[in-house]
Amino acid sequence: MLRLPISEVRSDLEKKFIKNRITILVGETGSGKSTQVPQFISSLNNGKERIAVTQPRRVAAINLAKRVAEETKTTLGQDVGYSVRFQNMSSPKTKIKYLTDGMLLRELLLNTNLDQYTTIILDEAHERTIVTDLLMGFLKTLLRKRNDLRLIVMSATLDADKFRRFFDGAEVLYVQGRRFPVQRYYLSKPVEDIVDATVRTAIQIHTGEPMGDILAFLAGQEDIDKAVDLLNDIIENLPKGVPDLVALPLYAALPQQQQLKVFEKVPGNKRKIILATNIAETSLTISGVRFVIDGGTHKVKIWRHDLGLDSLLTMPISKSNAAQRMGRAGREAAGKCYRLYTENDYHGLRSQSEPEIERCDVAFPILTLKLVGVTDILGWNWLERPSKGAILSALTQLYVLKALDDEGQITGLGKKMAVLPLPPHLSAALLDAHQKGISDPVLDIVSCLSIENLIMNPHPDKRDGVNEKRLPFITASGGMGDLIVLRNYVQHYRSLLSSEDRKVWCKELFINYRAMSNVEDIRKQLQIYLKAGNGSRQPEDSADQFGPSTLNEQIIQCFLKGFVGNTALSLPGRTYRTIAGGHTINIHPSSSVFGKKVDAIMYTEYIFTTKAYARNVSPIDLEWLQRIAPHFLSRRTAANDY
DNA sequence: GAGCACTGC
Repeated sequence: MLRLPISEVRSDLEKKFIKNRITILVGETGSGKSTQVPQFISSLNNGKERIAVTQPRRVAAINLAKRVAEETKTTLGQDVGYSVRFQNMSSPKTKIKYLTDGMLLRELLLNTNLDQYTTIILDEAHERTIVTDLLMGFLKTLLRKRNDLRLIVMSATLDADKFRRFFDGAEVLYVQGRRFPVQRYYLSKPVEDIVDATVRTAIQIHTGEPMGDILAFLAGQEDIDKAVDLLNDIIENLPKGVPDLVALPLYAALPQQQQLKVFEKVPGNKRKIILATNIAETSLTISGVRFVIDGGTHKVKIWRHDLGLDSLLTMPISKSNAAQRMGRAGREAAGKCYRLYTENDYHGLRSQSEPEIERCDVAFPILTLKLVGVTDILGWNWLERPSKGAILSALTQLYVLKALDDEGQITGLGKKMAVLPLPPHLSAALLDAHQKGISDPVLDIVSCLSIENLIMNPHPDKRDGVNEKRLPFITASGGMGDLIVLRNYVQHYRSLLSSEDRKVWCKELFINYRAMSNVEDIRKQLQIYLKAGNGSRQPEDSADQFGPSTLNEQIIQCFLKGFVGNTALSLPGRTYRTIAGGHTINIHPSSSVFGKKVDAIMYTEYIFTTKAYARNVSPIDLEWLQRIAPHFLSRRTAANDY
């Protein structure tokens, strides 16, 4: 296998590109493939090429477009541009367009031939996001239909063979990365307490190694906060003559302001140690890091389709994760990587992490396939086919939501659901609300549910104060549950007119201000899609239909249309029993319904961490359930008789 | 009486 720098690969790539319809390019980080390859292709064919380059993340798409526009000395948005959700910096004349993979999928749904492009480049294919996997399947078919279309799949080293086999033996090119050497160290025997081992290794580096920042990977917030506290105790008592050390946490749920601290230079003769989740593995790059401590684990969300349950578990990383983490020490100079596991354990790791499509709910991918007319779901071009059980469970969910009919064909409602940028359950709730003329409040709630880390967990010291500030909004919900509380937050936020007032209020309630402004963007977009797909409805036609129900009750009933499967009945004590599976479930203590006794609940999330928890909980009337989903209740009752 | 990784339309 010959590896050359990108400039030397150029003529070879161009030859292969002209000769073959599909090329696979394997390049390590720092090879420049993401910026150079599109420019090489663009220079061919008298500049007539129209190139789409996909990225799994928004920032990457935007930054790459900016860099290539600079390199080609063109104005961003003209020859070189980008397109991500809420931001389009491209024109019909754009020759090189960087977009998120989700954006290309959306374009594909509107124009299944992708006629606007002559070349598609799928970058970071090794990350195996659900959307990249789907695109590969669609493109394999499209290449047979459009013989003027070309595809380049770009990936990191380890799994090129998988892509080569999928694309019937396409040729593979290798590009050398530009990286500094990183010295690896393993433990001689395994440790029990990973937090303690991380702290000890950090201090050892700090007292024994030249300057340069340290990046330590731990699985989650809890371990990270613990490590930061331990380090702070030690730092206070550092002997004289040892330079100062600053410990900083980094995870996605941390307020933006605190996240930004890891990028700031610390004044004086100080060393930074950043304790991070896998957010620092691919999403964020911190300069100045010379030392990496790899705890060897990460948290993985796994969907149990047999239980309808997500579990979030700490698992060993893969070799590919370990390589990526190690590489973070060698971006600017030679570095060192301390793996807090034995060399033997390393050899026991799997080479790649399980692709997303194998461990997530596939209701959304399958609805997408149905929308473009795929009838044989099991026999489709899956790069990795989900298990039959997972597919069957997704089909059942879609049937219960009335997105599919008895024959498994997509319904009119299913088509509307598939084009909304929401998971199918939320689409179902929103479309029901629209039909009833009460989309406004449901839009508020659905938008909140589409955003991660909106309502944050305050540090235990500040918890009581924050809860006190939140209390009026919970009281105002009249015991109707968390969805109504969310709406109360949005309404209050919107009633504040200046952004300064909004910021202050968010800070008091420990609500993420940036996420909240995102909620407003999403709401606007959903409203546009709703009107385009369904015509506008007037609220007044809802009055008769609902008789004496209050608006809040009507809102919950809309959600029940999407979440009939997420309901549970009261058991003695604090627990509930799920109607669908008969499993024991607890209300999460962060819920406004926690500690209250109600007959039945509906929840939008069912997740196992230390216990099985229901999150975003609303009390429901059993009568609503009987009216909305009699078939669901009777089917379950019958099944429970066996 | 918890405390949850990361993305994306």
